[in-house]
Amino acid sequence: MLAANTQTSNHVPGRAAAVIPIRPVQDSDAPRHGTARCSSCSMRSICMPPELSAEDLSKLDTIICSTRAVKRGDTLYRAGDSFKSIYAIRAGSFKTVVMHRDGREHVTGFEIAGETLGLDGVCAGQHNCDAIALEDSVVCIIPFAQLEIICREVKSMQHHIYRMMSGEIVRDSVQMMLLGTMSAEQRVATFLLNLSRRFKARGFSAAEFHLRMTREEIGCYLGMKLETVSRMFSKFQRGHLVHANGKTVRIVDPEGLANV
Amino acid sequence: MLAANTQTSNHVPGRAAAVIPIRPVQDSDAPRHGTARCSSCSMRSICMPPELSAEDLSKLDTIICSTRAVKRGDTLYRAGDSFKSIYAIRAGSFKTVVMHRDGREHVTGFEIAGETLGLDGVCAGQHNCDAIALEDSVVCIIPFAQLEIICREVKSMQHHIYRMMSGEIVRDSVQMMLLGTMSAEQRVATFLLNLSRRFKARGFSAAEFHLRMTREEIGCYLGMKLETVSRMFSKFQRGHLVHANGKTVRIVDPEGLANV
DNA sequence: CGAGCTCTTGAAGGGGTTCAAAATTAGTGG
DNA sequence: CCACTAATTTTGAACCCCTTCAAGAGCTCG
Repeated sequence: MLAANTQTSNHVPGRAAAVIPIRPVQDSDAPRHGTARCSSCSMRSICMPPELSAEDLSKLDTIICSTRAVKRGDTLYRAGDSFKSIYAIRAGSFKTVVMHRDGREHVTGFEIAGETLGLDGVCAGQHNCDAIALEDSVVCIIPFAQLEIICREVKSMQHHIYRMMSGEIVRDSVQMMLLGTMSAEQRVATFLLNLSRRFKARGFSAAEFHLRMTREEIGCYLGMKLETVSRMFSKFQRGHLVHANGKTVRIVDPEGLANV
Repeated sequence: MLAANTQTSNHVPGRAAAVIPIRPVQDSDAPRHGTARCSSCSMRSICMPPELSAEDLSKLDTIICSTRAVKRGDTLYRAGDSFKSIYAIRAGSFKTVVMHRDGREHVTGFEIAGETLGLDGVCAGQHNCDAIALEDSVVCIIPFAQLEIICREVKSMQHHIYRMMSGEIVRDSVQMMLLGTMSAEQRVATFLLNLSRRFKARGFSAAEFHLRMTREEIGCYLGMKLETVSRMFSKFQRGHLVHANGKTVRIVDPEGLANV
């Protein structure tokens, strides 16, 4: 058995046995892992502005000094947790889930390496959703109060944070359009092409990749039932647009997929 | 006849006659109207942080020095327009519309007095949606580059902008949940209660108000057809939850509406 | 290997759409 | 101020896409 929960001990002992999932205030941002260095990080070109000087980078290194490992299925943070940091995904992937008071869940996004998590928490000082690892993952912890200080000193960092947040707003509006106007077939096609594009931007294959989420999670993200997701995969397979074998997906005809 | 288009001349002459709606780069933020003053504005408590000093306010007054009137149906900005400013709605209301390449439209939001427009443009340096006035409206023009300078000097302003953007992200995730998981009936109920809450926060009646948008625009916002919106209004009327007479709405039973 | 998820596929049912037409409201010009 | 036209809203009826329910196959991980 793996040494679970040594690094991801944001679950208080005994929590799993509690009937009602209380959300205790946690000191979950204590360093859990080795040192992180933006100045030598391979993800920097993806998650930081390009025009930083060596001096700017060393400022960053003084605040982003720790990472945290999150095991598959564990939460990085939960809705209601007090907001202190944002997180850059160094390896792995996550889903973010909002829950309605009646228990209904909705997946608001899937995030992969090089993307950030937690900006929703700035508004109310507490997180608005659960962030759950889809596989064993590692994040860089970026204390937001200290980031704000750097942003007052380094203009390009300031602008970068504004752009990151604005980018999230733009992506959300695209997703609202998808949920509001597209057929199930178009939603799944758009989803696959979007993942493909993001993998490609990180140097992975745009054509073939491994889905880390279940059909149910995809459905919950796209506003449909898991059976419908499965039917659309099968339909694309019959139409020679996509070859899907369980969680391994190969996009055969991207043009065709974009035109469904 | 009113002196139309003297203040809202962001449409280049002859544009209406063009077959293809070209989007020219516009100098649309030249002052169009009298002077604005945050220091004496009645909306300040809604759109600015509360803890600003007199000195901070005078800094704001130096950059927010002009307003712009937008007539009903005219655009404040269009998707593709280069991004220079954000806008605080001083009076009136707007809808924001994103368009898919196939011509499909989706209304991403309705904004009323005290709310802001344009933050989606920071990301790519150009606006991502059209902002269209639902009635004759007035906005304060806030040049973003100058706002960034103030945010490096005034900590509370910096944090305020981060919170505004984060708030938009949170609202978007609520809307995605609505579009992804709720029935038509629940969507319309949620929409009415949301409007009610926002009117109340501005000192208007929470129970009775006037809708500035059509059933079609509501449907386009909520991911359903205008006929369905109309049927839900009728259903609420029969259930004595809402009294709707055209665009005048009176919420009779807010509790009941919240529990549909 | 085997228990429990996950995925696929079929068949029936329902919520929302589509099409159509009438009623009401808003806007315009005489 | 009223008549007239266009736009918006309401309501009905038929249809369809997606959901629901069910069962079996496949995969994964301890």
